[in-house]
Amino acid sequence: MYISPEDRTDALFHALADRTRRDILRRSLAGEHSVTALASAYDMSFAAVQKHVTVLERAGLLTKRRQGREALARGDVAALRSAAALLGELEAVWRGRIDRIDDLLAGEKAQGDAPAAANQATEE
Amino acid sequence: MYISPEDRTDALFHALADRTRRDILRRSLAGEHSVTALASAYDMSFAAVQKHVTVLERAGLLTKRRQGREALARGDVAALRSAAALLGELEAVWRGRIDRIDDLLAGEKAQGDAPAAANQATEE
DNA sequence: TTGACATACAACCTTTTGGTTGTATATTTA
DNA sequence: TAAATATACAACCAAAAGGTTGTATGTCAA
Repeated sequence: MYISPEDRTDALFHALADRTRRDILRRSLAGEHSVTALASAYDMSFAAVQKHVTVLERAGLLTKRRQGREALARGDVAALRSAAALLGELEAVWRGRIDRIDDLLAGEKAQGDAPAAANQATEE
Repeated sequence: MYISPEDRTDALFHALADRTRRDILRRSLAGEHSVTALASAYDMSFAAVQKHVTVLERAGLLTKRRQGREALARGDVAALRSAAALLGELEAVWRGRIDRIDDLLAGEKAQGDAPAAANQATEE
């Protein structure tokens, strides 16, 4: 089934919003690890770690590969970069450099919002 | 009271993991808006929007300034950049360029984790 | 000095999250 | 083949999230 960009962004940042998951992601970015190997590093059940891996997987931050009886997880740097790109878009809004600002500003219902672009391009 | 770096990271990404909050942040990065002005843009109660603003505020992503009876919210680009920096650290782990990798890899309990650094620096 | 406006916040409700244990199934290995 | 290993997943639970309404309080305008 289809997943909207907003849904994927929700999933991305949600996946990153937990320290255990960030740590799992770090390890998986450094190299492949089986779920059991990952689980051994944390003070929680295997099933709990498995769920964290699933959350990361559904956010696209890691992929699993079957090898025999174990599932090897590896981080996907592309997803990481797309998260960074999203932050970059927000910073671009701050800079006021965006001209498709109306698209980004939830084009739907922009009622009663006069004030905009009150930033001067300080620093950098 | 003190808030650990991990707690702040949790708060940062958690704040970013909701589309309404991302939209509020976008508007606040583009310019100052009163909470009421922000609330008028969404199909939910004022109180709900107010809560979202509080979440963003506690994550450091925006600040509020009192002017008369209204509270003007403005996005803080520094927090946005610190989020980007965190993603950058993760990407650095992927690149294998990090030498303080042992610090980043949750130095505490690293039991039974042999495999690491299985990535070749592809692309770029 | 009353209203109207803008905010703050408590109390409450439902859904999601993050954890648990238990069970099932596939793959090794003895 | 039997036991051990690795994973998957269901069922359950407490706490947190995201929403609601209601109430209190400060500020502005008649």
